[in-house]
Amino acid sequence: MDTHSRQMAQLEEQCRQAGKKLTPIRQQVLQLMLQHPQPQSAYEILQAYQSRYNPKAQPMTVYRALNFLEEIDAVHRLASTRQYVVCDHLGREHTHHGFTQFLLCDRCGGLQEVEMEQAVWQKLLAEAAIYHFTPNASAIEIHGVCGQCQNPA
Amino acid sequence: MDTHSRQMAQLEEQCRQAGKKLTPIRQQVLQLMLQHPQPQSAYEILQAYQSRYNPKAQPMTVYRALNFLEEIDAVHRLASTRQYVVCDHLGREHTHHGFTQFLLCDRCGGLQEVEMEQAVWQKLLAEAAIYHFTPNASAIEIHGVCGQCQNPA
DNA sequence: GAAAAAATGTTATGTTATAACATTATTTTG
DNA sequence: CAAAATAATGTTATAACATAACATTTTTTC
Ligand SMILES: [Zn+2]
Ligand SMILES: [Zn+2]
Ligand SMILES: [Zn+2]
Ligand SMILES: [Zn+2]
Repeated sequence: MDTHSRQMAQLEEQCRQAGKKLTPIRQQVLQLMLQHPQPQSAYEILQAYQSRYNPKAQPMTVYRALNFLEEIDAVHRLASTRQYVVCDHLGREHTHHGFTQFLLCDRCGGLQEVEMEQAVWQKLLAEAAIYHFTPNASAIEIHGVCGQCQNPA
Repeated sequence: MDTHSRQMAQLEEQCRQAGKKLTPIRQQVLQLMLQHPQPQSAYEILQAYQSRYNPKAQPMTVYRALNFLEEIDAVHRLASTRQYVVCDHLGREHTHHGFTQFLLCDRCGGLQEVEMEQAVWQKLLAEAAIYHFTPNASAIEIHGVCGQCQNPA
C-alpha cells in the first residue's frame, strides 16, 4: 500500500470516528493536496480542482471541503500565510499531542511540522498562565529559512 | 508627561535612530492607534483616519504608514488576525530582546504582549535547529481566552 | 414515502493587500 | 541657488482571501 493510499485510508477512518461523511468532493480535495506537499492557498487548490475535476467549481466548494478536512484534523490551515497543508500525521501511526510547531521557510515556501517538546509547551503554558491566559489553539508558526535553502547542495 | 506623549516622543526617537522621517501621516496613524489599545485591522484604522483627519484618505495611505511604523518597531502586525497594534514597549524603558509571545483573546479581541523567557525561546531555537531551520521572525501568536474573559467580575 | 438533516450549487459581497504610475515635497549636490 | 535625485504621498485599479445568504439536491431517519 503506497503512502497516498494509506493517507486516504486514514482520512476515511477519521471521518468514521468523527461520524462525518467522506464525500467525493472532500476526498478529491485531499487527493489534490496529497499530490502537492507544499502548503497551498485555497485559491490555488481551487484552480487545481477546476483543472482536474470540475471547471465550474466555486470558491465555496473548496473552502467547505478545507474547513471540513481541518475539523477532522486531516489538514492544517497556516494562519500566517493563509495556506493549507496535509497534516504530517495523516497515514502514520502517531497523532497530535500537545503543541505543534510549524517551521515555514520564507525562501522556498516549504513547511516542516514538528511536535513540540512537552517541556517547551509546558513552559509556554506556564508563562501564559501568569497572565491568567488559557490557550486553546495548540500550534505556533515560526518563519525562517530551512536547511535546504541555507545549504543548497 | 502623559503616556501618549511619552510614546510619541519615543516614536520620534526611533525614527531619528533609524534615519527616517516622522511625517504628519505617520504620526497621525500612531496617534489613532494609541487611542485604541485593542488590535485593529488596517481598514478600521483607515476609517478612523478618514473620520478624524481626511475623509478622502485611501487604503494605501494607511498601509504605508503601518508598514513604516512596523519597520521601526513602533507597532506590530499580528499575522493570524491581520491586525495592527502599538508595541507594548513604546514609551517604556526596555525594548525587544529575544522572542515575543502574543496572547490573543478570542473572546474580547484583546492582546497581551509578553517577553518570552529566554530559556523557552532557546529551546524553541534548539528544536528548530534539529531540522536545520533558522528562524528569522521572533514572535509567536497564541490564541485563547484571557483572564478577564474567563473570570468576569 | 414524507420529513428532516446534510451537502452542494450559485450568486453576491465583504475584507485584506498591493501594483502601477502621477504628483508633490524634501534633500543633495554642483 | 537651481538642477537632479530621493522620498513621500495621491490616485486608480485590481489581486487575493473569505463568507453570507439562499436555492437545490442528496442522504438519512422515522
Ligand atoms: Zn498535524
Ligand atoms: Zn526552504
Ligand atoms: Zn513589541
Ligand atoms: Zn478576553
